[in-house]
Amino acid sequence: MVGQPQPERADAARNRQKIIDCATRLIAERGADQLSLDEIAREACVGVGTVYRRFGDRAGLVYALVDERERRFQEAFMTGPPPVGPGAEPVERIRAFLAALVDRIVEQLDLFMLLETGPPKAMFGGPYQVHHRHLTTLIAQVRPGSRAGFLADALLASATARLISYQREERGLSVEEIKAGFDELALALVTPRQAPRAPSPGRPAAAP
Amino acid sequence: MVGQPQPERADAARNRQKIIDCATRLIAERGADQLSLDEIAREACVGVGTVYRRFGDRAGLVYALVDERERRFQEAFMTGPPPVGPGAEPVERIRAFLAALVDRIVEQLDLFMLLETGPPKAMFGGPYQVHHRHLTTLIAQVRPGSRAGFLADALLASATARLISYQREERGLSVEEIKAGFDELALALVTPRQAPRAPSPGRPAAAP
DNA sequence: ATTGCAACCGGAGGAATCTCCGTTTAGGCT
DNA sequence: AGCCTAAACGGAGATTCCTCCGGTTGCAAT
Repeated sequence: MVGQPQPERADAARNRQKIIDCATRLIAERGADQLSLDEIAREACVGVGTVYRRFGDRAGLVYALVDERERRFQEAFMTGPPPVGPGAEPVERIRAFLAALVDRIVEQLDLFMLLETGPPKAMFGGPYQVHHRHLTTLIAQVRPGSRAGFLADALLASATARLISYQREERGLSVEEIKAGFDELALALVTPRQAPRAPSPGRPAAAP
Repeated sequence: MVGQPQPERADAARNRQKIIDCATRLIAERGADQLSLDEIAREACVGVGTVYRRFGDRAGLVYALVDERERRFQEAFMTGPPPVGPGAEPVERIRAFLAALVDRIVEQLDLFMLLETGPPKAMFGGPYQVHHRHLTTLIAQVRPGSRAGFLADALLASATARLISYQREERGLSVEEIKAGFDELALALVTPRQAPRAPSPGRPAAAP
């Protein structure tokens, strides 16, 4: 989201880092849901205006805190080793991707929660689109003719911090059970169907 | 969520209605994203405290604005006529339910968006649980032994105002296309597979 | 009618997000 | 070194959500 057409000025870069450091520390101390930009500014000895100029808004700052791992994650499934990277069968890659995504979300659950309650552009921003493109490509390889884009959205919709958190806390699911659920989901989407012979036939798979 | 162990006092009921009316009017005039509880209170000639005592928080008020239709919706799929009500085949009921849910969300898109950005208990509150129980039951009927609860969450996760709004605005999908996507999704989840886990004979292999 | 009290009312105020704008500074140019 | 301008700084303040609490009122029982 933030390319550098011109490099940042030295003081700007210094303040950016100071803000990120303070934010990381405060989150470690008090938890991400208590994150107050005013307090971060105070702690980092900069004005609030500086925080907002650097990161745009609350979601922008949160995104910055998540960005480094996101980059590593994207490298893993785009150019890394199988099963998540290229080289494995598409179905296996889908399943490995979803399992890794669940791990990633659980690891920074609070931060993702903040992102998801922010403005839509934070939730469906850069990372979402990369993940979506990736899944869409894989699904289309396995099931050409399906609505791969929609199915990819459906898989990603199940991998939100809010839902995962809810499933763990209120339904008592473990991370392993959630991953097993994703496995079943992915297999269902990706396995060729047989014509239903049950009482009332649905129509066969839709054509675009 | 709000049962009345004791009936409301007359002035309380009057104020509740006044607040709901003003909120409805202000939303119609200015849109739901501009909804300010302070302003509603001013417009309704009550103190802010009154608004919060009646509705708990912002999400509570929004929920009240959505509640009547929710009640009708629940009646439709629990005791109404097929295909959404009992009497039709489970698969057809699932598909009809999802189509109706999409319609319902689109109809009050802004309000659902507000609900989804509120605290988790607003999003996974009463209505969500009713929908989830309903879908879980139907899925379990068609596919006993599956993780019906997880699959129900997955279906509901795709039926959020944020995602639907995103699909319409950024991906250019029509409501009909979204419903068709849900059809495909539901059929995939509900159709028996060829083999649970073993590699199936006709699986296409494609990877550069 | 009167009374008593639980429920209700209103708005001041705390905390947070974000904007605006006058002031300061970094760093290239002469 | 000295200057000049675009960029960055900082904090006051507007807006919003929500809490708190002293004063008020409906209403049931006397």
